[in-house]
Amino acid sequence: MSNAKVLPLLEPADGQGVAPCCPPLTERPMTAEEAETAARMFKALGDPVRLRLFSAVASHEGGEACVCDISDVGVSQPTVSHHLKKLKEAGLLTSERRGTWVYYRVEPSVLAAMGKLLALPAAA
Amino acid sequence: MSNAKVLPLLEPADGQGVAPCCPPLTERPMTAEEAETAARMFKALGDPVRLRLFSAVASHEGGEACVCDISDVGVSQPTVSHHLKKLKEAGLLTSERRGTWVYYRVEPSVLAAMGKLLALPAAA
DNA sequence: TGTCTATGTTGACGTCTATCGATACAGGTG
DNA sequence: CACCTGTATCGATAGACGTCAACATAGACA
Repeated sequence: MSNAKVLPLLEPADGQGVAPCCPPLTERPMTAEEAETAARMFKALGDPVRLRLFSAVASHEGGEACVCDISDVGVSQPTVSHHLKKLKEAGLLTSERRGTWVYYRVEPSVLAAMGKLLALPAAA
Repeated sequence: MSNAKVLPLLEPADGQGVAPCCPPLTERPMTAEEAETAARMFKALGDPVRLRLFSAVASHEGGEACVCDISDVGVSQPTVSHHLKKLKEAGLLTSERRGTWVYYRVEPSVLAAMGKLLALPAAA
């Protein structure tokens, strides 16, 4: 396994590319299931170390980075690995081994889905 | 105290209305301080119960709701109160007592700031 | 094959957190 | 004033989480 079990944040898509898991937070009260799903994404970004790791990958050229490029966040190597795994399980990152190094890249559609969740209703 | 100590998510504002705490995640790697601040917001939405409470307030007419309107999320009353407090501490909600009831309302500028954090670089 | 580097996994430990019942506080009503 | 309702706080408890050192695994290279 590698990218095997990831959160089903995006439906099979209705023809477009980005199908958010849930309607905007301001549209209607979320159901328990929707909240469960969406909370997993927010929770994944709710740790400073993970947020820095994610930002490092997201801002790296090509939207992808080797672990060696981003692991300077002040915690041990196992901890970095642990957090990257969490981000992967949340569906925010995918990973791929290429020779000696492992590269992580952002899942842009998931990022977009989260953005939509926070969308304001026109001019709030 | 009531709305006393809230996160400084928004600078005093440079004349506009919405000054996000940090640049978009994809712009450059976040600093430790930026990550600390932003992670608090995400963490606040990283719990299913809080997410439902927040969504209930945000989607309620006028962007404001009495606790009695939204407290049907399957947990006890003290737990609801606890989560609303957390959301307030994160700067996502403000509260005001009007007679018998306490009303919570969303802080639209903070919501916008979070949305900007997740903004994609043009057409990703 | 053996060894070196890069990354992931395991197990343990301390801290944080979600939850509850009991209780306190605030405001309305009588 | 006493009493009732709505909301917040307190204290306790169980479970989740972040972190590390030790170890395991994967690939490169000699």
